[in-house]
Amino acid sequence: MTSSHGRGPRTADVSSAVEAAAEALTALWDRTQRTPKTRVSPSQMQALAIVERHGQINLNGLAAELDAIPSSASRLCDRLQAAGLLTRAASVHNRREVMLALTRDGRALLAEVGRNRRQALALILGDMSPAGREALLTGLAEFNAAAHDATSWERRA
Amino acid sequence: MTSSHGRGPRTADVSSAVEAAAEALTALWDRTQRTPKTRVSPSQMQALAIVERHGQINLNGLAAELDAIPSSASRLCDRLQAAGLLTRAASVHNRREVMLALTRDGRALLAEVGRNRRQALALILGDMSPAGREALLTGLAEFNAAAHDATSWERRA
DNA sequence: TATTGTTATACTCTATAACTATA
DNA sequence: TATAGTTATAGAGTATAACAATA
Repeated sequence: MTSSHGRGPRTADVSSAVEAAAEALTALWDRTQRTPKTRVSPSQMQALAIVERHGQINLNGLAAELDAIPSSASRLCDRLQAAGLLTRAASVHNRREVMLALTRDGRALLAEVGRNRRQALALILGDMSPAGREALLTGLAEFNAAAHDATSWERRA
Repeated sequence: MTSSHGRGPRTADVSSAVEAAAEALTALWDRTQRTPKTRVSPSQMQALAIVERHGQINLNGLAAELDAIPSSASRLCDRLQAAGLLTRAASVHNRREVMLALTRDGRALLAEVGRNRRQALALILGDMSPAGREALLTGLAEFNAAAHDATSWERRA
């Protein structure tokens, strides 16, 4: 038992555990994102994921989500389009806007990466005890909520 | 209480929590790494961190740790050296080898980023309940151990 | 000859600035 | 004129291939 006389474990200990987890997760994400079939960069994968999440999104919207400027997003789309993973089409309502959509290959790629990621994660979680998984779920639920609050607080400032 | 009749929470639920945490951590890492003073890229920060961790390391060693090829590492070092964050010096024992070391500025930059990161993390952890922190520490300890095992298993394969 | 780095070249990512087309 | 994108240009990250220096 740690020193939990009312205030729980030392922040430094939890902090170290989170930093170690961050390192492991980064490695896992990188690894599972690198598919041998289609070679797409992390930026390209992120862009595809954003387009999938939004369904219909224009180029400026994508740039905002990427935290990049439109010209960078445009170049990314050039390559994704050339790779056959994404399409550009003028909006019917406003011919200035370019609506982005995934191709069948784009959707398949995202699905494959997601599958790899969940599999790799399941392998790790499967090596944990039921009590460990329970603790992880409980702890992460609170952590995610707190991280979300801290982030939205920063957005306001 | 979740459905823990002996086998703990559903893997999918834990998996989702881990994925959400990974997203939050990535955002936090990116944000705290971007210092307004010296503008260094994520790759450069990673290289500096590796050099600090190893104390004395040559260029091929750095490349291996970066999971990159020597020429890429050499180019990275060009820029870190130009920025005054790192020094190159021929090894006294083997004049082929180039030993890398951080400058005072390089060490200061790493320290600042680490400080920012721990502060941001402390803010989140401070918003959690003592029980939540306890659960997080317990869960992550097992998770990190399992992730470590899975990784070393892959290295063997 | 093998090892350690660097340089030449090329492609992606990103940004700034200038430009086109639409509203 | 304001907005949505694209293109020109440039610097950084990365890889392959060719090269130099040392062992």
